[in-house]
Amino acid sequence: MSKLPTHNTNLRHRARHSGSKIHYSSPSCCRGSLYDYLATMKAWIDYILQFGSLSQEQLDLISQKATTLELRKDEYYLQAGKISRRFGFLMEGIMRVSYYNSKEEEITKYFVDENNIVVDLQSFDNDQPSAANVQAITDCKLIVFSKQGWEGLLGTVTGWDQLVRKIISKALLQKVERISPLVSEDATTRYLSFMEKYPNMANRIPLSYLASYLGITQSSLSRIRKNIR
Amino acid sequence: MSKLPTHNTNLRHRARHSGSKIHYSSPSCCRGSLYDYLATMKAWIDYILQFGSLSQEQLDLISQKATTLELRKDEYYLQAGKISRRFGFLMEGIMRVSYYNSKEEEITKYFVDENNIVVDLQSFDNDQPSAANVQAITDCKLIVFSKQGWEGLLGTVTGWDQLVRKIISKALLQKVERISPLVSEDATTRYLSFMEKYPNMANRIPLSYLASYLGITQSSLSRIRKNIR
DNA sequence: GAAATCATTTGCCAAATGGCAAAAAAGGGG
DNA sequence: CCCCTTTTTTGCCATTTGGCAAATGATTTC
Repeated sequence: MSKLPTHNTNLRHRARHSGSKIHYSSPSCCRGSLYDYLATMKAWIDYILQFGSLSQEQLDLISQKATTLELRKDEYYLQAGKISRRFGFLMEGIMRVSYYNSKEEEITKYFVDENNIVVDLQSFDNDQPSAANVQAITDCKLIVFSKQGWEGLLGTVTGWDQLVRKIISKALLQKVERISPLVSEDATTRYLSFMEKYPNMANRIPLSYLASYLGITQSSLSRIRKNIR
Repeated sequence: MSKLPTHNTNLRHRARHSGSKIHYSSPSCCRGSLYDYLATMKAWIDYILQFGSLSQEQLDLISQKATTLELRKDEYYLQAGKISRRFGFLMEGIMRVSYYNSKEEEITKYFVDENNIVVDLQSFDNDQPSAANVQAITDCKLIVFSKQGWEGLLGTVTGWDQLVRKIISKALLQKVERISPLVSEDATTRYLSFMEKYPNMANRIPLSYLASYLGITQSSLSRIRKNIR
């Protein structure tokens, strides 16, 4: 549908696990570390607490499995064909998930913004090669769990499985709800409702990515913007 | 996008829980009942066994919570605005899930075919009114669990939560994978790949429903079909 | 099996979107 | 501040899709 101009898609995966920046220890520890912990993990903790209540001990167990990861604009978090054994949570920035359609055009499947999970479940759950790329559109900060660490929580945190089920089903339902109107609404409506629902993403996403997400070419999107003015 | 002709959409919900047709008892029971059990539940049992192994006792516990439900063509299984506390599994037939877009056109969000679950998770999990209609396109046979029965299994079947997580995440991932190409491919490609992937649905779905699923009008779909011939 | 109803196709023309290339605008680095 | 690169807009025209209404085909009902 849309042919995209080449972007500065640096495929070298310069990202590295930037050594855990979590200096948190148990509550008995000194105050400074607790502050760091709260600062680093607060959004994540708030996020999971939506889905069920957890004791401080359980939150500790979970946090101890987390590492942080920083990506610079245009860096890839995951490349199609590779198996991803990481479960991520996006603290800052915007990422996009893309794949290649039948015309070899790179299509933006969806965007991920702050305080949402970033994971290729097909790959993570079944150790299958990913069908999609995941790329930072802006500089990003994530919290990342290894598959081992994530699954280890099954044994140590009671109700973890139920919590994970809720997290995942909310995230996947959200994807379906976001994509569905892209099929049934006209292009102008699609653009306007994107701007309305995600105003803070709008300014940070290159139009070429947005156009492919909306299912139109970049020039069509540009013309739509003109007509609206 | 597409304006649909009016269908014979009988809104009276003639469907009724047709009194459990499951005559199954524990394996120590007479042979006839066991046959009934196998015949009625086999597809369902096979389905859940994909996601983890279960003992005969666990399968019994699960089966005892199931009822069967038959719907005739055009009957509604769920109507938008109502809260759905049922978890279904489609044994025979095809259903469609639809909603109203911003132009009040009824859009087919997706089809459900044999051996797949039928549930509005948003409604089921959170007791919220459903945003979608679910309607039988052909005569249908389902297995249905009440929310109470379904959740009761949490206490009696070890690992039930994990199994449910896998069932749900597979079903939701499938939805996303099916919808995504509807945004990125041209209409002819969308139609052709639908025919290729779901040949046995093709003959059983009215074109108007298929057109709205594909994001085009019925007349456009008709013209596309003509061009292919 | 004739009438009525429903589903699909088609004609005609308008509107929306695509393809390509060039121009304009915006941004980044020295 | 200027040059270079990237991003966005625009012009021109072809192609696709939509809207509407009528015609055709299929199915049901009595």
